[in-house]
Amino acid sequence: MTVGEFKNWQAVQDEVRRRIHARIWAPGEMIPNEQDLAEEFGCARATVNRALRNLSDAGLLERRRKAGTRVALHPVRKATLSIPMIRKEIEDRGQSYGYERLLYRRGTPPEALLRQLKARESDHFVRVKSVQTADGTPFVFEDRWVNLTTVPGAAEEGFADTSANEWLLTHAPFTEGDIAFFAASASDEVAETLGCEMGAAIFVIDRITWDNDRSITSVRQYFRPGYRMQTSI
Amino acid sequence: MTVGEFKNWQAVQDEVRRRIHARIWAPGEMIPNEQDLAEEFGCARATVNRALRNLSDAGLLERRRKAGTRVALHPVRKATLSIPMIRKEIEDRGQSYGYERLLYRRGTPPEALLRQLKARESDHFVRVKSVQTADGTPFVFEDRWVNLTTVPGAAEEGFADTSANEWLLTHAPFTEGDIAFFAASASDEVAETLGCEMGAAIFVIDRITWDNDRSITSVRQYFRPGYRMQTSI
DNA sequence: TCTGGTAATATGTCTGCACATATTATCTGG
DNA sequence: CCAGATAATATGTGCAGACATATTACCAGA
Repeated sequence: MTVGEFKNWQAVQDEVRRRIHARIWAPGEMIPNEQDLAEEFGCARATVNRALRNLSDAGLLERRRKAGTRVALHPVRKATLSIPMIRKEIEDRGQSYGYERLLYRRGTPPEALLRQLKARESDHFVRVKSVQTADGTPFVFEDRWVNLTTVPGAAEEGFADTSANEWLLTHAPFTEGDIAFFAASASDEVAETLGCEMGAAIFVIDRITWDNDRSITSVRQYFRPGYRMQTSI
Repeated sequence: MTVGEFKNWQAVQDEVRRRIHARIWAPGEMIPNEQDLAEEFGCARATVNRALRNLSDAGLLERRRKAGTRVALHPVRKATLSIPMIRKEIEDRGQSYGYERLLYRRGTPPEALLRQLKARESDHFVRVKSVQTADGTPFVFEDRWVNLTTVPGAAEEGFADTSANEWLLTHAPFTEGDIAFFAASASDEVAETLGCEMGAAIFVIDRITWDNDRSITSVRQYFRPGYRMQTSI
C-alpha cells in the first residue's frame, strides 16, 4: 500500500489514470470505493472524489451511486470544437484576413429550414451571404439566415464590414446549438465564389443556434477545397 | 439582494448563467468575487467556487487568480466528439451491421505517415483495410495502420471478424489523439468499395492515437456519400 | 416463488475553515 | 520617474464532518 504520497487531486487523478492505463484496473472492472482510496492515498475523501469525478467527466470512469465506480469500457473522448473563428484561424497562420458581404436580403427561409429552426410565424429573417479570404484567396463561403425577431440589433448591423459570426458571438449569446459536418460537391455558386471547379469536394459545416428555444441563426459554411478541420483528444 | 435561495451549486450555476444571458453581467465584464456571491446567494464560498469553476470549464467564464472572474468574450463551446463507433451508430438506426476485412498485410507506412506517427525504427506495422455495412450497403471504408510493436496482441487478433476500431478501443488504451475532418473526391478504390461514382464528395476522418508517445494506430475513414456527422453544443 | 418494504452502502454535495498560489497594486529607494 | 521589493487580494485547493440521494441487497409476508 502506497501511503501518504498523493495529497492533491491531480496526483490522485494521475495515479488512477496510471492504474487504468497499466491495466491494474481493467476496463469494465470496479475500483475501490472513495473511502478506501482516500485511506490508501493518505488524503481526504473529497480529494479522491474530485479526482474521480474529473475522470468520470472525461469519460474514463463510470460512476453510479451505491453501485460504485468502474473503468469505462468504451472511453468517450471529448474534443473542444470551438466554433471556428475564421479570422483568428487565418491570422494565426500569418495570413491577411478579408471579409466581403455578397448579399443581404430580408426574406423567409425555405419550409424545411423553418422547421429545423423551430421558428414562429411572426419571426422575420435576413439572409446574408459572404466570403472570407486569406491573403486575398477565398477561404470560406457562408450562407446564413439571421432571426431578426430574436436578434433585433442585427437589423441595424447589416454585416457589411464584419462577419456575422463574430458579431453574433458577442451580441447574441446562445444556449444550445446543433452542428453537422459533411462533404458536398461544389455547386455552381460555390465553385464560383471559392474559385474552384464545379463538383470539387467541399467540406461543409451546418450550424443552428438557439437562445432557449428562440432560434438565432442558421449557417452553412463551405470551406475551400483541401481544408482540414483539426483537433486533439 | 436575493438571499438564501441558491443553496446548491447547480442553482448557483443556473443563476449565474441567467445573469450572463440576461446581460446583467455583460461579456468581458467582471463579476463579483466568490466571497460576495456566497453572501448574496446565502451559501458557502466552496459552493460558488464549484459553480464558477464549472462555468469556466464550459468556457462561459474566464477566471484568473487575483484578477477575478469575467464573462468570456468569445465563449468556446465544447462538443463531445466520441470516436465514432460505427456499429453502434448503425444499430441505433435499427439497421443490421456488417463488417468485412478487405486486406491484412504487414509492411511499412509511407515516410510522411511514419513522421506523423512519430514512429521508431524498430516499429512493425500491419495495414488493415475493411468496410462496414448498414443493411448490406457500404457505410465506411477504412484504411488503417496498426503498430504491432506497441499493440502486440494485434498480431494474433487479425481483425478478420471484428473491426479494428472496436478491438483497439478496449485493448489498446490511448492517452492522446489527433483528429482531422475533411472532404475528398472518391478515388477509384473508394468509389468501388463504397459503391459510388468516382469523384463523389466523400467525408473523411483521419485519426492517429498514441499511448504516451508510442503510436498505436493511424486510420482514415471514408464515409459513404451523404453522411453527416452530427453533434450538439 | 414472487413481491414489496426496508436497510445498507457508495457517491453527491454542503459547510466552515485553513492555507497555497498567482497576480496585481502599492510603496520605497535610487 | 523608474525599478524592484513588498503587501494585498481573488482564486485554487485541502480537510473533516455531516447529511442527501440513488440504488442495490436483503428479508419478510403472501
